[in-house]
Amino acid sequence: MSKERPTIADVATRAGVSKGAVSFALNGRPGLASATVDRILAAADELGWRPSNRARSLSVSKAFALGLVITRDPAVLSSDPFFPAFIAGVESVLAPRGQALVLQVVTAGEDEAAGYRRLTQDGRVDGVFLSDLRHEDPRIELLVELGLPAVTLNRPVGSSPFPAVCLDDRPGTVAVVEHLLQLGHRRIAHVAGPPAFVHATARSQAFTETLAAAGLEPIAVEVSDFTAAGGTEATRRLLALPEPPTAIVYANDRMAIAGIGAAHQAGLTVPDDLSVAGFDDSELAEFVHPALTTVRADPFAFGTTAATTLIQSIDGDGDVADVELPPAQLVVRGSTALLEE
Amino acid sequence: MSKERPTIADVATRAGVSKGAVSFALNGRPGLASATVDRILAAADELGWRPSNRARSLSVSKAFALGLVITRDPAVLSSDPFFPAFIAGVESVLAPRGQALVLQVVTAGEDEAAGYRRLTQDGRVDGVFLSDLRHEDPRIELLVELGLPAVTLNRPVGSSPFPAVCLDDRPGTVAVVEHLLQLGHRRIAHVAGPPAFVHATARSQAFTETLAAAGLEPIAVEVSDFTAAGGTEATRRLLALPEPPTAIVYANDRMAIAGIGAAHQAGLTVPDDLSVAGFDDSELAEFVHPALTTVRADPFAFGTTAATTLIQSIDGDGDVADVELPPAQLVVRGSTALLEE
DNA sequence: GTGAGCGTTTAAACCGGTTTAAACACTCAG
DNA sequence: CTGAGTGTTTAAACCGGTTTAAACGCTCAC
Repeated sequence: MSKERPTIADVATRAGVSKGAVSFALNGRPGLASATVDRILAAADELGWRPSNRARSLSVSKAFALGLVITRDPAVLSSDPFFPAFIAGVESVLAPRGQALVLQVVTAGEDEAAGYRRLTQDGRVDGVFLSDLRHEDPRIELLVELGLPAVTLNRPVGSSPFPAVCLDDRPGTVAVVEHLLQLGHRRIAHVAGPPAFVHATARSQAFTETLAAAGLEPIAVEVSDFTAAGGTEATRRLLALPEPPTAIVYANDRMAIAGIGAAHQAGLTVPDDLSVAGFDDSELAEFVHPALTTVRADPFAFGTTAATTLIQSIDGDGDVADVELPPAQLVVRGSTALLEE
Repeated sequence: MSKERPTIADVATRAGVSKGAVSFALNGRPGLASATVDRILAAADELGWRPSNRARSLSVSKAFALGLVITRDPAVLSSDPFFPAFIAGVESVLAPRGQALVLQVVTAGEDEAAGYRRLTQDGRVDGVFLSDLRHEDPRIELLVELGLPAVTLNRPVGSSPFPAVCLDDRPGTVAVVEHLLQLGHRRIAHVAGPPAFVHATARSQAFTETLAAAGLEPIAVEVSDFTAAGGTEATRRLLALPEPPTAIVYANDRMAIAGIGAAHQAGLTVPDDLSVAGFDDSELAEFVHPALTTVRADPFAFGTTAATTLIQSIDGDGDVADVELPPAQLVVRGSTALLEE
């Protein structure tokens, strides 16, 4: 059988050198005559040899893989537009470098720390992405304890030893609110995400502050959970207010689309009776009726940046600087309109 | 530092036996006195020893991981409700077994075979899930050539050496069509997915056959691509027909939701002027307006079943039987209504 | 002619498990 | 008392790389 994969010993024999020499040649270590290096590389090429990841993993104690732990329940995760694009971005960096992405889904309510512990103890990954960052996120301390390198997606509130890749959600939210103000709206409500999340509070804060800058106060802020069901509930409560809002800013598209549905069900027309804005610019945003005014970020770029940053932080010697991504942009569509008096 | 992880040698020393004995005890191999086994396990426990995945990987030539290659472009992938839930299902099986899931995203248009080659040559996985199965799927031959075990999601048309985990899409589609017929619809159109995919053609065929059984022919079948943009386009074409349909059956929810949007934009009311049905029961289906009549499958169960089947096929000696999952169920909501004459 | 110095190469240990063949201890039959 | 047989244990090879310390061959100065 020529089915057997060649090993470093085969290459060594063929090139007439020792295993060590082959290893040196492959890794570009100095100390080998360049003629020898050429001979070794040629031999490796002829045999079609590629070093075994497993053997390398064992001897250098690296996994050559990064990990992503997603802590959500499947239903919620199911239609999140962020992760697939983020993952695609990560992959686009890892693939050419021969690294892999290990995914771990922890069902909400289970022990999330166990997920990271397992990933570490099994030696599956050299570092992880910390997504859905929370205030006082306990995972930061956990990872320090585990000695696992990480990159945080968005900047944690406390101090953190890990580099952060940030995409400021505030300019987008500010733009949404200013857009609504320009359209004449004054009674504006907000449907927020769970306040535990950094990105959720960033959006709510920007919302409130922008209104305040215009001398206004929010009609109401409903705290919800980023799900369609939650968006529906929150919208119903808002529309049942004695003085209902003329515009609602949602912290994501799913809640916003569900909100449009709830408004229609309540007999209102969007945008004539109620303006609605979302956040994410998910695929459906453009194609629902009316098309959703929203804020567009670039999760793919988020993925590529986070991956390169994490790799730097693992390989590099010194500290890696935080990276600030270009902020999300307002996308105006049909779901927001001039306030009709 | 007690920071160092204990190795099998530490356990052996502590239990007063050889490395080999510890290995035997751990793997439940016969030939060791039960008293010795107890002593060894106790020592392992006291030291908190867990065998190194990397070392095991190297010596037994297994990765203890399964792979999923997703071949879609990020935008399309972005709001697919199937994968996240499927992956969660897979994880729920892998995690307790100490296995991991390696993800690989191949951007559409790139060399998809390279993705599988890389996963194999790097020895990252012991088997893969073959999703989005196509007719005459070239990946089957590729995997045979690579010698990589696999499980196909849905049954391939040609013969395949791999076990298949199937979820019959036809009963659900049949139920949708019969539902529409009962409501009095006779001019029914279909927006199909790309005919290259097995699940897309299964749905179209069931659609056509059910109509035929009622002595009818489809008004039109638009071939689309499962995206919201595609759904919008197809819907516009259908509504522009000289005799437009009174009901449209879409091959997935995204196209259906986009279709509702397109209908509204064309001045039609759903379901009064047009009934619409989807497929998937994605999260938003229940919360758009009108709520979408659709077909509900169980992608989480799909994941658990596929994972157990693949593991069996890898570990097991004999051939593994195909598994048939319970078919998807019709969910009737507000987007379909009695035909008003 | 000897040895210091340098560039090149190698043998061998190592990573942490698994596995095989041999050694060991013990009982029991001949 | 010997030797076969059984059950238990171990030493050592192995997986396929990396890494370290030592050896080698050579030039050159003293």
